[in-house]
Amino acid sequence: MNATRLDRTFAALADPTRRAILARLAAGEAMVNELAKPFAISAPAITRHLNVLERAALIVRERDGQFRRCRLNPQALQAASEWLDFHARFWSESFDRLDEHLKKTIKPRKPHVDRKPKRR
Amino acid sequence: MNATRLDRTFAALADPTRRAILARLAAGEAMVNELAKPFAISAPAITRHLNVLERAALIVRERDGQFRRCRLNPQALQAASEWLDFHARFWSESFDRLDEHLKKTIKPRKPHVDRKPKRR
DNA sequence: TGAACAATTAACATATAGGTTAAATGAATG
DNA sequence: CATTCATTTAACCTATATGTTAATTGTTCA
Repeated sequence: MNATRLDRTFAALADPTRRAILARLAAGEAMVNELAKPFAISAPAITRHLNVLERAALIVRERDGQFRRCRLNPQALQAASEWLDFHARFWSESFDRLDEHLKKTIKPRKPHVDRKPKRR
Repeated sequence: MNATRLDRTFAALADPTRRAILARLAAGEAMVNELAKPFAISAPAITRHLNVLERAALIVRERDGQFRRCRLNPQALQAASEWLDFHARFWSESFDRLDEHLKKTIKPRKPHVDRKPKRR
């Protein structure tokens, strides 16, 4: 409960329909109408997906007469992109360290006997 | 249903507990035991989170005697990172194009009358 | 103004997520 | 070999996600 911005961003990106909608919007703004076209789901289902994207601040909607115009919020990917970039880099460094460590200490097979027995 | 790799990656990253586990693992491999420590949730709940991370290929688990050692799969962030990088870049270009377009055409207020009436 | 269209909300069904406690499994050890 | 510890599985609960159809809202225009 009480999801953060990053939570909502990643959750929004976890659905292929929503990623496809975003990909379409990257080519330019569009009406709900047109966004719905490629998908075999009902209009209310599309509205829900757009709500999710909007709550994640990934898109902005504005009324244009009878229609509703959707466009990307280009800043929204920032946080998620930074999280991933940082970790992608950090992880490989971490892996390199491990790799080096393994090369130095060839299978020490330390059996973790460093536990204190519990008195009772 | 039938989630793709990217679906699973983003879904796994959408939970703060799991991101914290990943952040811990970036500092080096750890036993389930230790991963669980910072969290006020039960051991089975941790196991479930680890299952999610493993299904998303973000971590690898291997038995080490009584324990189970967890470590990152550094390649796993690749796909998600690429998706985000690509779109983050593409989006801002898209935004620039829109911006330029708006500067050229100062509020045309085109009312979208290009619809064909449906005969019946 | 009323029919038609765009989009949303309401009400509902079902699946999945994420948590719990209790029981089971597998390894270490006195 | 019986006990303890680490971890998982089983069974269950509740909230949320994602879809549906029917009804509602707001806009256009003949």
